[in-house]
Amino acid sequence: MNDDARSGCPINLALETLGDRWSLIVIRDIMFGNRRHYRELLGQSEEGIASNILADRLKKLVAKGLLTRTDDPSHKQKAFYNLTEPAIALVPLLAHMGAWGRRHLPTTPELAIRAQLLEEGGPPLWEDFMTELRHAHLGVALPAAHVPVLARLTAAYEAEVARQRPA
Amino acid sequence: MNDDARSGCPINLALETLGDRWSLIVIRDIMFGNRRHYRELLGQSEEGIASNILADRLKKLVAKGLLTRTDDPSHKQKAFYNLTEPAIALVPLLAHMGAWGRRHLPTTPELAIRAQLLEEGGPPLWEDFMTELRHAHLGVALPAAHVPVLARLTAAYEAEVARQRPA
DNA sequence: AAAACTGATTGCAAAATGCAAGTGCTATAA
DNA sequence: TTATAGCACTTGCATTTTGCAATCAGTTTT
Repeated sequence: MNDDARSGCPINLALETLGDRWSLIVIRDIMFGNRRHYRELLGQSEEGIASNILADRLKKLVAKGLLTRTDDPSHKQKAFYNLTEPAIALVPLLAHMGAWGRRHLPTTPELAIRAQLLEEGGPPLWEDFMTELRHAHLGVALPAAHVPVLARLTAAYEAEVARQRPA
Repeated sequence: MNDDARSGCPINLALETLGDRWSLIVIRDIMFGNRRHYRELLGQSEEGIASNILADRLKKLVAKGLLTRTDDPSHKQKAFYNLTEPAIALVPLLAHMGAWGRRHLPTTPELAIRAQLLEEGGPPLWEDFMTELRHAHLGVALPAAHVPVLARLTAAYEAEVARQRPA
């Protein structure tokens, strides 16, 4: 336990790292939206995150070991963000948070469909998703029999969006 | 979805309710520490929560339907707080958060033992715990075969405290 | 009567948030 | 070549939140 922490309780320590309005939103967007650049995260933010908050959170998440930042070869200033293993290990937490939100809060269907699929899939699906994230973000090899998770989540989202929109 | 929300995503909505430094700490203390009065929550807070923050969060959690507040017959001013079903349904989320904190952050053993037991017990233990919380906070009857969960968590905590303290 | 308890509230400074404009470098389009 | 767009921030400012510690006024206990 480091000296700045208010206690060594795991929940408290997790909240000292992630207990704010925006950090898990940033992780969500990288994880589920595959947004890897600052402009993508800023411009495509469903919640309209402020530029200074996004910059601040990205910096903090890198400092705390939840993200890594690398240069993108396509532009001298462009930064590329990857999730680390601790961030990937947040999948079950985010799945539970999504399930809880779906049940107890007034969600919209197109934004809730991914949470529904994760809840229905349960821990085996979360493990598959984490395996896929390790591949995409850490360069770990995928098993031969891997069934894509993120593509399935995204397809369900897009189908729901099309469903909500009259032709 | 109500008009103040930044989006209808379940994760976002959960974070609009609970995405701050202190709300889940308050719920944790009521849930695991069985602290049901303001002074208990304030005086026994491992993290030293500030009085105005505690008062503010209790009020907000009541307003959002996660806590109920009733008068305590022993003192005209004394308030008694109970978890609601949505708060009890946060057990898996808190269990995951604790497990994540134990694995990725520098926790102290006596404060991490409960998280360890919850992780080892998995969903069956969480269900038992939620059943017990429904009894304690909502007055729902306990099954005859119920094995106490909170008492076991507390005993493990106290054993760990005694273990860390030389005689 | 004095002290302790009750759930707050208050005064203040520091920190964080949110909006929108601005910065200086890099890449692309005209 | 010049103008425009893209890049990840940064900045100025007002508002809100946090955190510390003292205070409040009613209630109960000593």
